[in-house]
Parts: sequence; C-alpha cells; structure tokens
Amino acid sequence: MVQNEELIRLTEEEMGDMAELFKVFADSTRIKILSELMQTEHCVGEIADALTVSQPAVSYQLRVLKQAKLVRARRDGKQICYALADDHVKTIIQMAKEHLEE
Amino acid sequence: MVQNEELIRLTEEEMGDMAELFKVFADSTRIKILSELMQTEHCVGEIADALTVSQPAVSYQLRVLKQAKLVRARRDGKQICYALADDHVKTIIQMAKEHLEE
DNA sequence: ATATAATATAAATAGATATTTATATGTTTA
DNA sequence: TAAACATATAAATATCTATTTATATTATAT
Repeated sequence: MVQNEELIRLTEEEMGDMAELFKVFADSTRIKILSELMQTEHCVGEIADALTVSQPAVSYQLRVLKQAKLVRARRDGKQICYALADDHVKTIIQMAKEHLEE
Repeated sequence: MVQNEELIRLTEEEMGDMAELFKVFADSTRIKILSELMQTEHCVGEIADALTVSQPAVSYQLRVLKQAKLVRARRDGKQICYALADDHVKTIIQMAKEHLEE
C-alpha cells in the first residue's frame, strides 16, 4: 500500500479541495446516480425514472456531478446522455464500500 | 483493479450509508483534523492550536469523526488523545488526493 | 412553422449543520 | 478539598443546499 510507504502530507489548498470533492459524494441522490452510471451510460429521463426522483432534481444533481468532473455529458438527439468521467469514481466508491463492510 | 474485474452493485441501504460516510469527509475542518492524525496521535488542545480552530469546534468535529468510527479516543490524564481508527482513512484520502492531482 | 418531447434553469422554501458563547464535566495538583 | 486545567456539551445563530414548482431552452417530428 502506497500510504504505508510514505506519510501523506496535504497542503492547505489540497485539504480544501478534498473537502469540496467529498461534498459531491456526500448525498444519497448523487450516489444513486453514480451507481446507475457505474453500470452503463444513461440519459436524464432514465435516471429520473430509475430513482423516482423528479426530473429537475436529477438535472440539478447531474450539473453538480459534471462541475466536479465526475460525469460527462453527450447529446443524442433530444436526449442528453451522462456517463462516468473516469475510473476514479468507481475506485473511490469501492473504497467506501470496503470500509462499510467492516 | 478490482472494480474492473466485476461491476460494483450497491443496495439502497449501502448507498445511503455511503453518502453518510462521505458527509464525514466533506468538511475542511475534519479533513484538517484527519490530516493531523495521519502523522501521529494528538490531543484536543494540540489540534485546536495547530488548526487555529476553537476548542469547542474541534471537540464537536472529533465527536463526529468518532461516531463515524474514523478516530478513536484514549484518555491520558487531563488530556484526551485521538488517533485514526484504522487505515481506511488514509486509503480514502490517498484516493481523493490522486483524483485531485489530475 | 408548430407542436411535442427532453432537459435545463430560476426562484422559493425547508432542512441540515458548523461555529460561537457560555457552561458543565472530569482530572490533576497544591 | 479547592483551584486550575483539559475537554465536552448545550443553546442559538447563520450559512449552505436539495427539492419543488414553474418556466425556458433545444431538438425532433408532423
């Protein structure tokens, strides 16, 4: 494990940025959206239906996720499809899952 | 990487618990406290001095961290010393740091 | 071009939470 | 036992944010 080989040091700025990043994960609606997108790409309506959350609420949360660069958007006709931006999301959620399992 | 070998599936309960866990990381004062404790054990006063945060504010946040089982407390005379509960904290913060570095 | 469909945005509201100020609890020392 | 020290707790406040309701934008289809 990397973190046992050398101590992690964080700058003041890193600590602030990190808190901001975790804030994005700190909402069950957003976790549910990310969970859906971990399986495959989805458009807004599909997500709203799957989570039984209103369309504006999903749009709002997708915007938060997009601004945090956790998801990316792609237009497909009338629909806009969202997908995970990279594999960090999966890794972070996997770590959290492991922590909760103990 | 584990998450590329099989898809991660989360239950409704796991998603809620996960959001709660991330909420604990989603505050810069708590991240700063965790950052201090990643170096070594510290008592409350030391943390308050290091972060220039008031003593009650530090106590409050330490309680939040303790309830989330991220830190453990040990009395040493008049002082109470806090340390990280396990290595998950370091791992999760390391993951977040790597994400932010890109 | 107009109607319909999908999504985004705006304003308002309600609920959660971090900090401050003041005080209480618990421990050591004189 | 009384004073001083370290930490915890309580109440009050202020800030932030997720959702709702209503409307605007953008694209397709008729």
